[in-house]
Amino acid sequence: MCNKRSNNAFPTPGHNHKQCLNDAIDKARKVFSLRKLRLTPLREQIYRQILTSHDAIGAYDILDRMRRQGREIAPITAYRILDLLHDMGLIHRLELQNAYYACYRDHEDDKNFIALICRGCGTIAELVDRKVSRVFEALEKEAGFTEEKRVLEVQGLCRSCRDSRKGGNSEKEPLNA
Amino acid sequence: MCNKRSNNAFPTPGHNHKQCLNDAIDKARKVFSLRKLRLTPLREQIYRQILTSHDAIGAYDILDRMRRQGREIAPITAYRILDLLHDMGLIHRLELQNAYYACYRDHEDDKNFIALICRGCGTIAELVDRKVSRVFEALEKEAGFTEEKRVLEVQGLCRSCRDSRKGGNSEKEPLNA
DNA sequence: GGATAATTGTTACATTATTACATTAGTTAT
DNA sequence: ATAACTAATGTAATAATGTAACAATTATCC
Repeated sequence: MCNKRSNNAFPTPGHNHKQCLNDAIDKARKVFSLRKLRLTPLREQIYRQILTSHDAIGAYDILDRMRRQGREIAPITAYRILDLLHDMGLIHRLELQNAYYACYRDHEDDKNFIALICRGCGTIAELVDRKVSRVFEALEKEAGFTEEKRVLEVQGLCRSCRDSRKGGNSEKEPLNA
Repeated sequence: MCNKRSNNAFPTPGHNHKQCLNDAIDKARKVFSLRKLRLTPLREQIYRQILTSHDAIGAYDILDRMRRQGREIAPITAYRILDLLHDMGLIHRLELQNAYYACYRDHEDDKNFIALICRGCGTIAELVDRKVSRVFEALEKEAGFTEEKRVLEVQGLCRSCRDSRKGGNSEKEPLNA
């Protein structure tokens, strides 16, 4: 997931985002430091797996990639680190896919985002809009509901996938597995 | 899930909703009929399991309940019927819980709802609001995104759980399992 | 009654996630 | 520097959720 694209937009498919990695790792180091925890080599390696994928990837995808890089870890180890990265706001989880992707925004205190998931290319875009937050707050207040966690996910086709394939699905299997 | 409560509200906890069952089954029979499919005894039994629970229940919960009622079925059988009921709009799926609950609204063509999930009592309330739909449509149009599926779920505490327990969790385990 | 589609069964397996406990590595205080 | 402490990872087993492939049965329609 790249932080060099404009806000609220899908990045150009296939673009090179190696340049974003160092920034993200630096930021992560700071966040860990603030919580007096360590960005260990293992944690960094897993975070990099997620950073270098535009798609969201699942816990067992991470195990596979680690193995290919010569390190075998147990599921629980991946989940522990994923939970930690998630708690720190460095990654987000897609409930629709049981998968994780890197959050490229600075959203310290803000969990008001919508995840747009393209089933064509797998890319995730996050939208942030105060109107959405306000409407949710108003509705919940009216219902007497105290919010603790919010999941806003939309699956569909991004512009380039729609244009290039008219809704077809030739390049890649569907993502709702 | 009971259809005798006012719209957009949590029902009184512990209320009796047996009275709603027949209406729901009648409606289901009509929906099946329209699609030239049958509401078989098995399908009806599973639908009743869901109708008679305010909580969302998982596929394997249904297997358990069926077994207690003397009928052993395989997971795939439950999933097939759940998918069918879901396609027909009779039940909804909570991605946050991998579980299903009965939809008590008449929402033929409308998938614009927000599920409020109380982690105290497990009750699900659905909110419907055109403002939300409009904002989503506008944002997606701007992003060039073609929506196919939308998940809007909020987990938290309903009024009575908040009032009676101040956020505590003594009566029941959390629902995010 | 035979063809056809709908429904359920059977078996096996794939995927996702957690529990419990042991071990190792880093940090702190003396 | 080492004992005591916390953070981090390992190990092993298993729970929970979901699907594939194909067979058998049941209803419907001509």
